[in-house]
Amino acid sequence: MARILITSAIPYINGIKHLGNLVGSQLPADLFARYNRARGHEVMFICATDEHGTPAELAAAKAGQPVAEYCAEMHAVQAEIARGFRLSFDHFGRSSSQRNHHLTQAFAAALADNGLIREVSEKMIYSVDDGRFLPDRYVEGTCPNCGYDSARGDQCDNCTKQLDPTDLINPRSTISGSTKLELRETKHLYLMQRSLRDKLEAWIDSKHDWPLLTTSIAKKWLNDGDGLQDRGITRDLHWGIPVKRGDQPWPGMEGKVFYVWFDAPIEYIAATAEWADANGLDDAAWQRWWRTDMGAEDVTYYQFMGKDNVPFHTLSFPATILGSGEPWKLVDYLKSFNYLNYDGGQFSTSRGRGVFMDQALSILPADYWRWWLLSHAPESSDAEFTWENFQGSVNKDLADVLGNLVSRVTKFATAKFGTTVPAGGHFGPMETALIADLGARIREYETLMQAMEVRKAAAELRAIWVIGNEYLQAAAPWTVVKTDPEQAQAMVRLALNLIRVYAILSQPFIPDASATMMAAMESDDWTWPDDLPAAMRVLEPGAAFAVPENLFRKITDEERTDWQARFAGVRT
RNA sequence: GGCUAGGUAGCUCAGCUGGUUAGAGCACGUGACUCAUAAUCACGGGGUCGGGGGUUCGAGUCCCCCCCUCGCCA
Repeated sequence: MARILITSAIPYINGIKHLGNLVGSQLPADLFARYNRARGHEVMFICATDEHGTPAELAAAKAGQPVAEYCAEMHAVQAEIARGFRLSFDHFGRSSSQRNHHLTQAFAAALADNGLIREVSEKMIYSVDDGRFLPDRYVEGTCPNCGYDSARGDQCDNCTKQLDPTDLINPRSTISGSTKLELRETKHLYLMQRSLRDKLEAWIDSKHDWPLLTTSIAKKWLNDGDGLQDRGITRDLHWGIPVKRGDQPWPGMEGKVFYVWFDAPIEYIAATAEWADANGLDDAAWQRWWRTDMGAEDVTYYQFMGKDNVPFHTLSFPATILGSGEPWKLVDYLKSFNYLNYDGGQFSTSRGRGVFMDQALSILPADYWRWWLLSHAPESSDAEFTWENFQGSVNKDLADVLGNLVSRVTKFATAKFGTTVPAGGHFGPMETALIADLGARIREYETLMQAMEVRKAAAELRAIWVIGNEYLQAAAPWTVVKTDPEQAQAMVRLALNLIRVYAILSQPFIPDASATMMAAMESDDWTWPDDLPAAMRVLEPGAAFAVPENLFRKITDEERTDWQARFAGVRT
């Protein structure tokens, strides 16, 4: 039994995520977590909300709420939706937790003790009316280059020229519109990543099995231009983790908070501590997942994320870990995803284009989305969601291939032999061949799942469903029953057992349907079929079973066109 | 402008270090079957692998140039 630590990139607190966000991190992480649990491994699956930073402050202000209250509410909303998608987090934490406060402050102290923090004085834009310093992109004005009147302080959207906020003509705050802006001197802490560059490179170089996408992004940041740059880890904001050196004040840093990208990945660790707290466990319970001096040396750590998150997970967070000099667990394998496009364009949170997680669940149950998203996961390149494809996949794969299989078997069995597993006959050559074929396919499925080849694993699972139909078609118990009812009973017995095994194999992808299948077989034996011939005899003659409702319904053409129109435009 | 990844059947995608007539699923056509959610199973048609050069006995698969998407960076 292995110990497996899995983290999904933590979604930002501001608003509900779309399906592209879901399939890029949380959903494949859940698939992997469920699979490893099913194989009997000890799994810790962690996610959280990323709650700090200016966007959260602004969203709260817009909602007319204190930011802490807003975050608490949105966390509850996201947690509920995650449950709706059956995301099986062991804990869904919050980066604003006290655990994260303390850990982040402790990391900063360790980095400072190791001489890896320096103070930098710089002039930044201060908005008098807003009573706050403004991040570059919250300053707008006229572009000195092209004259565009809504250029942002970091870049002009019209001519794409890189700007400094001080370059802008007639600058104003995008928060209030105020033009009472001035340059003020402020002091910030910088993490001296340059000093850690060689250590980081050696670590990256030791990862030979990582995808090219991952390592090439990391190498780029390490080597491009002047190489890896030191990074500011504090901000002049109110909402965030107060800058402290451990539990001591940090002179000159009063009223400042840590930068959101500094504290967010630390939340992976903090959320595990939150898990221990929530379950009444002591510190050792979470430390054995994260501290290699406290039991984590046999843990394998997998991270899941979209490609935009890769630099932070290959460089910034490891710099924090390595720089601390403490024995924290570093990631062993990093699975990154490309983007999911929506109907010929991009998903857009700001424009409300595409399907958002709450809307998806209001249309169809989780399994439908899980199946489509996972079987089309954007692994090797960006992928494309279209309603036609979604309808086709759901109707064919789920309703016709799997759902109908369960239906035809249970209904035929009930009609001919009643609602108990029939006892007659013995498994013959056809049944033996099916079991051999199925066994080989299960081994292949395991290989693909372990390798996190999500799409290929889905295709293999589908092929596993198909051989059930092939067998039935060839065996034709509805014909055999007329001349050799004993043999037909053996066929039905095999088919019923097949349903139970399919429930186990399918559970990582479609947990609800799997539960329905298992319940219909009136079993709760979820043991992975390492010994398939034995697994195909678990449902014994005389055992009761039921005919379940149809596992999946079909998406009609009317629904498809209706949804297509509904999600094309602006979210209301 | 630099960099990454792509551009393969109508659609969504596989094709590791170059090697028999380029694959899968869907869609389409024909047949079989009738237990089942007009389901299933079998067979079949369909691609000069973005364009142009080159290396090689042989290239979708390597090299060069160009075009087009997506993203990251500056």
